[in-house]
Order: sequence, then C-alpha cells, then structure tokens
Amino acid sequence: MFRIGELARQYQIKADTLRYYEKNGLLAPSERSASGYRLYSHADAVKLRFILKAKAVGFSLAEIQELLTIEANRSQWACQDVKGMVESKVAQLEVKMAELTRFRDSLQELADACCGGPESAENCSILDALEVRQ
Amino acid sequence: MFRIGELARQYQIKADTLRYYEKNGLLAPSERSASGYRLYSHADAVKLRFILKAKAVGFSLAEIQELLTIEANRSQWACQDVKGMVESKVAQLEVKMAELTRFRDSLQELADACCGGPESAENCSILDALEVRQ
DNA sequence: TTTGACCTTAGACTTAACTCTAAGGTTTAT
DNA sequence: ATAAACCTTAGAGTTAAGTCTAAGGTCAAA
Repeated sequence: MFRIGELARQYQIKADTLRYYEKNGLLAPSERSASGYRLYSHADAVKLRFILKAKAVGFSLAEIQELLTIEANRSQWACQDVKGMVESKVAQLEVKMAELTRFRDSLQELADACCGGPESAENCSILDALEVRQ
Repeated sequence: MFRIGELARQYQIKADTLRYYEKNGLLAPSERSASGYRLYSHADAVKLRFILKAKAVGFSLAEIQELLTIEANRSQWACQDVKGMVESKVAQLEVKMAELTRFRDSLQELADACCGGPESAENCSILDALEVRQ
C-alpha cells in the first residue's frame, strides 16, 4: 500500500493530480488508513499507469474514463461491446499515427534538405516542406 | 483574398479562433479591406494549414509559434539552427509515435483476444493487455 | 432602402486539467 | 515532546485554447 505522496513521487505527478483523478471518477484508492489517509494498492498503481499512458497518447480523461468503465464492470458488458469500443479507439490511434508520420516525414525532409551549415537558412522552408506533401 | 468567415468555413474552425491566433502572434491576415475587414491571402491559408496540422499532431500553440518564427525570419537564422530545431521536433514526434504504437498494439491485442461474441467480457482486460507489454 | 448576412472591437465566459491555499490532523525521528 | 514531513478537506486560482456577448459598422440583394 502506498500513500498518495509515494505514488505521486513514483509517477512524477502531483498528489493533487491523484485527488483530482479520484474526484473525477478515474482512480480511487482501494483503502483508507484509520486516520483517513489514502492507501493505494498495486492494482491501483497499474490503473494509474494505464491512465498516464493513455493520456500520453492523447486521450482525454473523459475518453480514458470510458475505457476504464469497460474495465470496471467488465462482466456487465458483452464481449462484442468491448471489442467494438476497443477497435474504434484503435482506429482513432491509427488516424493519429498517420498524421504524425506525415508531419514527421515532412520535418525530416526539411532537415535533410537543410545543409546545416553556418549560412543563412534562406532556403529552408517548413511551410514549403509541408506543402509539398499537401 | 478570403474574409475571415470564408477561411473559417473552409477549415472548419471558428472565426473567433482565427482572431485568437492573430492576437497570439500565430497568423495575421496579410491585408485589411478599406472598412477594416481581415483579408487572408493564399499564403495565409498555407500557414493556417500548417498550424492546424501541427496542432493535430500534438504541438501546443507556443511550440507552433516557435516553428513559425523560424519560418518568419528564415534569413536571420543559420541553417544549422533551423536544422537543429527541426531535428529536435522530429525526435519529439518519434517518441510520441513509439508510445502510440505501443498503446495501439496493446489495444489491438486485446481486441484480437476478445471473442467479440454476445457473452460477458469477463476475460477482456484492458489493464492486463497493457500491463503485458509493461 | 432596408433586410440579412457578414464584419469590427473589447471584454467576459467556458472547459479541461490541473495547481495552490488555508486551516488543521497524523506520523516519525530526535 | 516537539519539529519536520507527511496527510486531510474545501474551495479558489491558473493555463491553454478557445467561445461567446454586446454594441455597432459594412455590403449585396430585393
């Protein structure tokens, strides 16, 4: 069992953020100490890792909550519901990855074309680079 | 030359958003009509597309402004500055893409493991799926 | 020539996601 | 037994990125 400060330190977030997640139904500690301190289990930490990873790939807390709701009462859902929902999130991520890839390639192309020397960057146009690949 | 409403309609954003971008130094119309209407050129539209694409891949407006500043006074910068900066953005995008790929694969694995049938989703665990690949 | 769809500004409001403050209780080390 | 480092709550404040409101000017069509 970790107290809020330990968990926060471990994941480089503020204790306030954990309280915020609790208030918003994303992650409640599975226990409280006699004096009312929040006590987080290993399973809670797993859930937190999930939240932080999902956030890192651009899901909003509302979307993450949706994913976690499926998790929370898994037995209430039919397998096809879970599959459908997860597949739609996969599709979302794939759209995003395609955008990222295109943008990355454009920037890379620009960097490649750029001599990288000490002279003026007159011919290094980010806009042109992106425009080329519409 | 497009008026603010036309440009907004074309890119599915609000005219307010364009005014906001102007106020924050991201995109000013290259002209004003006699009566004070904003008039955007084709080059302005190109710049807007850049902003929207950069936003879509997760750059903040501040980061976008940084990219645009390079663009704005390209001749003030040395080629190596531009190259360095662009390459650091490429690296950022690659970290993000790696995270996205991992998350996507995990979700995909879950969807694949899920029978997709009408029975309870007891065994479809998003958390477990993500945990498997740390 | 007036109606409707535009546009202007300044400034207030919203939303998401925190982050901080105040006032106080708990635990651990010395 | 007391100081330092934790924790509690409620509620206010912040930041980014818009979004809306009010009060008024412009322009094209009927």
